[in-house]
This record gives sequence, C-alpha cells and structure tokens, in this order.
Amino acid sequence: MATVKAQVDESLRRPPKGTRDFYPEEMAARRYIEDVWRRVSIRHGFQEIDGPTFEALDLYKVKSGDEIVSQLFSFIDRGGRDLALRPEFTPTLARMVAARAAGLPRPIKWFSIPRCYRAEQPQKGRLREFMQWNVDFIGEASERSGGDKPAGAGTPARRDWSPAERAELECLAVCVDALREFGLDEKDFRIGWNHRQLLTDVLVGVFVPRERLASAFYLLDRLRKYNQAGREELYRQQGCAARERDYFEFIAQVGDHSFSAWLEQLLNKMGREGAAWRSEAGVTPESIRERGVKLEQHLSQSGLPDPCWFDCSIVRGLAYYTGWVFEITDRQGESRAIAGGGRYDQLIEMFGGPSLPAVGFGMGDVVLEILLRDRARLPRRLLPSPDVFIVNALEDSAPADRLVLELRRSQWDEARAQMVRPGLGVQQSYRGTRNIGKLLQEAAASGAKLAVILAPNEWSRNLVRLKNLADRSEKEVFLADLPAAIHAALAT
RNA sequence: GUGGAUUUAGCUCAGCUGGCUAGAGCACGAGGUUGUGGUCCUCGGGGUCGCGGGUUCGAGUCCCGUAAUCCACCCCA
Repeated sequence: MATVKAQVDESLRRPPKGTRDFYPEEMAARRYIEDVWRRVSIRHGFQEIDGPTFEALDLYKVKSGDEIVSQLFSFIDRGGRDLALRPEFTPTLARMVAARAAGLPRPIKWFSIPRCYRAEQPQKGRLREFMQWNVDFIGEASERSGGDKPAGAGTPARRDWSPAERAELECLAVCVDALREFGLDEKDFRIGWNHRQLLTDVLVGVFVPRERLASAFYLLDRLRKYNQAGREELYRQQGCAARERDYFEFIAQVGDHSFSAWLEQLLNKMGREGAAWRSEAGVTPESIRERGVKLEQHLSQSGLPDPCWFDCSIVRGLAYYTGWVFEITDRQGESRAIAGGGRYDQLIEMFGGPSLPAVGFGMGDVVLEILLRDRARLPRRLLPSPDVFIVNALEDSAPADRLVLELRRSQWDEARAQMVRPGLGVQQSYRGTRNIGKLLQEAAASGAKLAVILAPNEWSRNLVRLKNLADRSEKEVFLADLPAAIHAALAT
C-alpha cells in the first residue's frame, strides 16, 4: 500500500475544545448512565421525549435575555435565520408543551436525555458538549394556586401556596432514586432546598429592604464560596450597610439544618438586638414557620431515604424559578452540583402556552461520571459481553464461521407468529492461531459465559465441547444439540 | 474573555545542573510447547519529546510565542 501524506493539521487530530470522543469503553459508560436515567424515569411514570438539537436563537433569549447569546453556539442558515445549538432543553420543552397543551392529559410527566452545547470555557465537570437528563412534572399545581395570575410586575408573585405538593416530591424522588441506583447514598450526596417566596418573606421581614432583594440573592449565592476577606469585598461591592453585613455573616455560617432551626436562629438574633419584624401583607414569623415546616415534613416524611436540608445559599440564578428550588451536591468533593431544579410556574406561559405550573430538574453526565469514577461506582464490566465464544482448533475455518452465523440468527415461527429461539451473541477469534490455550484466554477476556471448542477428535464424531468459562467445567455435546444445550446453560 | 500550573509511547511515568542512535512497566501485535485460561520466555510495531521560533558546536533539558489540559475568575440555564 502506498503511503499517503497526512492531510490534516495536528490540531485537527484532537476533538474540538470541550468535546469528547467516545471510544467503546467511554461509550459503554455513557450508555450505562443513560440507561439508568431512562429506566428510573420510566419506573416513576415519566415518558421520554426529544426535540431538535438546534432552535431559533430567540427561543433562548425568552427566559435568559440577550446576554445568553455569548454563551451559545449560534449560526445563521442560508435563509438568514438566527439559530443556536441548544444549551439546555427547557425552552424546547416549554415550546412543545405550549403547542399541544390543550390536548395533553394532565399532569404531563416527561423526561429527556438531550445532548446540549454551551460555548463556555471548559473546566473539570464543565464541557462544551454534554448530556443532560431532564425530568419535568407539568400541570400539577400547588393547592389553590393553579389558575393564579402572576402578581403585578416588580413584586414577586404571591400566592396562597401550599407545601403539600406532589410534583416537588416526585421530582426529588426520581432524582434521588437514580442516584441510589448508581450506588450513591447520603455519604456521597447532600440534598439542599430553598424556596424563593419563603426566603423573600424572611429576608424582607428580618433585614433586607425590598429594593435590595436582588443584591441579597446574589450575595447568598456566593457567601459560601468565599473566605472572610472575599466576603468583605463582596459586601463592599454590593454596598451593604453594617447591619446587613452582620446578618449575612451570621447566615453564611450554614451547616446542615432544618428550616425551622434556621429561622429560629435568625429570629433569636433579631430578638437580642431588639429589632422588629417588618410585616408586609400579613406575613408573620409564625405563618412562615408553618409553611416551611409543612413543606419540609412533606419532603422528608414521604419515604425519601435521604434527609433534605434547608439551604438559603441555593439561589439558582434563573429568574424563572417561582418557588421551591433544590440542589444535590457532592458531599466529599468541593460541593459540585450534581443536579438541580425547582418550580417554574410561569415558564410555559412565557412560551405562549396556557398558565401551567411546573416542576423540573436537570442532571448532567459530566459531573456525575466524574463522581462515579471517584467513588468506583461504575460497574466493573461495562462493555457488552457475548453469550458464547467459539474456539476453533480445526484446520478449516468454514465450520466455525458457519456455526457462528447459525447461532447468531434468531428463529421465527411463521405459523405461530412468535420467536422460537432468540439469536445469541456470538464471537470468535480473528487471529490465526489454533492454540486452544490462547483462544480460551481471548474467550475469557471477552466476558463470554460459554465457550464452544471445535477440535479434530470430537469434530470427527460430530461432537463439540461446551465449556463454562466461569467454573471451567465442560462436556461433550452433539453438534445438532448445541443450540439447545447453550440455551439451557445460559438459563442457569 | 482574564490569570496560574502542566504537557516525554495508547496509559502511568523516568530522563541530575544542556552532551552517545530517548528509556521502563503496563497495554497492543507475532511467535514458542502437534488439545484447555489472567503465568513464563523471545521478538515486534509504535515517540517530529504538544506545536513554532530563538540561544548554542550541540536543546527533551534554557528563553519567547502559541495550542491543549487542569485549577481559579466570569458565568452557570
């Protein structure tokens, strides 16, 4: 063969920045993760959907604003349309729900496993192309809040919400169930929750003027990540008064605790300072406590195997979350977020649909896989194994080739319209050697449960040897009886 | 987009302050005992030392640039 000069530059020999090649091992790991996601979703009664990999650029501006564009891979098609590779699935979901909302049975319980794209600077756990499991529970309202209209612009929507909420619980349950199925438990992850309205009410009541709420949320999001000096800098930047700074410092010392304990601490501090609760719209410490505790009890006493902690630092940037939010983080790592989501009651409406309440969450494959590898929780053997490995020690290769194809074929009974015998996963060696020892070694490495040995002495009597690779036992079988013998051996 | 660290074979790495044809283990491939398993032995394919310049008689080693990776920012849907 003539040699050809390479036509590609060195830089073209690597996958583009922030993307991955999936060789068989990596592909098997990805499939394993996706299979768990899919299996658990279906078990919990969710149906799978998907949409286009790219959408109109404007679709992503609806909820995230213009600044999102710099973080998207966007392009213009030949008709001059602005398009973008999907950075997330929620806008597509909202579009799909809005388009058929009238005809869909409620609640709508959908999940998806889309490939998503973000033009970010890649880091550990953050790539430019990744898979993201999305689970959404749409149409199940908080009690007596279903048809609510959003409150006037400027003030967050206030509704007579009730913590007795199934959608929140189901989303959390399916998420935790998947993590459990991956072999993770409370030593590996921590569930934290917060509530937009609840937190707003507390902040306003205790120490934050309403016009400084946005700044307060921003601070809460970051307090945990900074040391003392970093926090002081933040307070200065945000123009915090001494009293605000004092409260934030107090709040920053968060650990695992219940909502009521957290609230109690704040109220005690207020009491010591002789400060008064700033009452607005009839919100009192007691009413807040009652709501928070009710939600907390609902989440923690509904059979979830893991405790849920109140965590006011979970803000989740998105403007579209309207109530409960949650985040599951890695306990041992640097609090990497494994999954996160919450309630977004106005989003479907933003995309032109009816007012439909919804709860959903996302979980990416990148952080999850790193976590599973760290904890050695990926199954040892991920590559698919054949059922049978044919070891050919005959001079001729034709009989083995014939046997391989025969065993691989399934058999369909036309008259009874049913499968009589399923095809088997069969491999044989592509090497030239007839050394049975080496071939058996290859058979064992393939992960096959059985080996069929074709060798002259037996072959001359129409016999083959059927070997169980696990316990190394073997027996002679007539060629004609082989399929039945294999199926019998596999069944045990 | 900004700053820091790193880059030698497919993987993990060695290569002292510049000096023979750049190495090991694992992995991969071929073979050895005329028919039974992760062993052993032999042999082999593989590296423009990330890439490009510079200094030097001489650069894997020193200097500059650049790319990629990781980390910290920004951002986090």
